[in-house]
Amino acid sequence: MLNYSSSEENYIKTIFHLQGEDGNVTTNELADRVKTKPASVTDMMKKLKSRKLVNYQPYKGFRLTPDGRKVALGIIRRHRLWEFFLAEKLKFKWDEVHEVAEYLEHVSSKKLVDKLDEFLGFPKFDPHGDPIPDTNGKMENSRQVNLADWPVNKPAIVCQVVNQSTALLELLQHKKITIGTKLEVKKKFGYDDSLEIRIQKQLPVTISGQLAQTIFVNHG
Amino acid sequence: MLNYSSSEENYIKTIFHLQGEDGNVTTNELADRVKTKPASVTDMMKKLKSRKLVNYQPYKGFRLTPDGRKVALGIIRRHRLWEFFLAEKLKFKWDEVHEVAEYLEHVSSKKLVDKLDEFLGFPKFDPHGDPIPDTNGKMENSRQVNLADWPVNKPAIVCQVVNQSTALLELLQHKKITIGTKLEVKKKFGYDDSLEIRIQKQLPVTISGQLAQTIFVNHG
DNA sequence: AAAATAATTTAGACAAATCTAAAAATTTAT
DNA sequence: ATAAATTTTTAGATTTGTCTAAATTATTTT
Repeated sequence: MLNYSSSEENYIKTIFHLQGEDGNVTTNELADRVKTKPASVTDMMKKLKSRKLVNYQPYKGFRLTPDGRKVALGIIRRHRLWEFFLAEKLKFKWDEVHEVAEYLEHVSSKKLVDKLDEFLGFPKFDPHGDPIPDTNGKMENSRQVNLADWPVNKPAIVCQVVNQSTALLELLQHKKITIGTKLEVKKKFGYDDSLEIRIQKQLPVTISGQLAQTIFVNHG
Repeated sequence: MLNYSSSEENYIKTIFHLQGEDGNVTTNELADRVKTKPASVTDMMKKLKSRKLVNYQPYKGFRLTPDGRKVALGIIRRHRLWEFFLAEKLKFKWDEVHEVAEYLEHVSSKKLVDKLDEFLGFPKFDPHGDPIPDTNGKMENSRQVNLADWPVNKPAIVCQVVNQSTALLELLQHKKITIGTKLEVKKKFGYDDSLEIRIQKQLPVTISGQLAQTIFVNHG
């Protein structure tokens, strides 16, 4: 696998996140996300097309090629492994890991990344609950369902929390909810969308609809 | 502290290593070390001078300013901490850590570095035995004496091994010598410069003068 | 001390990644 | 279906770090 500049990697990674299952990415969208101007995006797309990492027809938007997808998964793997390392080993808070991982992800030594993975015990999810691709780019497709949409009495494992504000973090800590917490929704109150949940064998607690919307779970 | 590009950092770091206690660094010397051309060095020196990191008079060579020295110590701190991490935690071999650390050293988040330091237990020496600067740039001045010059019957701790070839590594492993090994020189043979040493309470072993010259020790 | 040699700097160019302003293509609205 | 608005691309400049070739300064030799 060849080596790409930090800048190229940022574009590739961002295209991966923006293009869903299908659907093309547009110039303005991407310019917004990588914090640059549309003209710069066009320039970069020409380059990435010439490297056969994106399919790109002027004015038509773009998608990653299979090769581009592989590169993207490699970058995402590095990013999420470093996030895991920062949170788990260096005791960074959830809302602090992303920024630093943005830099570490561009150190692309395969040996480093694979040894880091091993050192961390081959984690499947990063501290936000996003799945971590393995060496071959495979990862949990992790049907992560919003806790607000989770059915009653079905075992769940917390695997992701979006929007890591300090206030949210505090609340989660108080409710004893963290990545990996096993719980069940016991009751749903339509009036204010609040939920009653039970964490393992403990007494049920109530959480607000707003809080529930920040929590994603897997079937546990 | 401001942020510097990887390229600037490589120059700063290299000047630090080349300028001893006194003495100026010359353009050719530096060009050699950073693997570039003398003209490029001149360009960079103008820039670093304008940032007040080096003292530089055309044709006269250059030295780091006190500010430049601080920056250099920060880079060296990061480099050596990552080397320690790679060797200690990820089980890289001694001769593999340097290359990867060359990339990691440019990730300059202070929080990251200080937390890494803490995670590693505030190590004083990197895997090659070079002292690691602390947050304030202070480090062991580590009177590292060549084992060939060490007096007989004085306790020593191995703290550095230079020139990490695979062959050397193999030999050291066989003799059970590694960073931290406690030993004493029992006899010196002037004829071929070989030494008889005793590692802790074990039986004395003989090592060649050539090998002894690659080993540096502290008083233990 | 002048000539030869070596080291360093200047001048001008180039590639990567970005930008602004203007032009072209596409989409939306009438 | 044309006009208006939006999106995207092109053209030309800028910055950083590099290069080659030529000019300049310093050092060494004779």
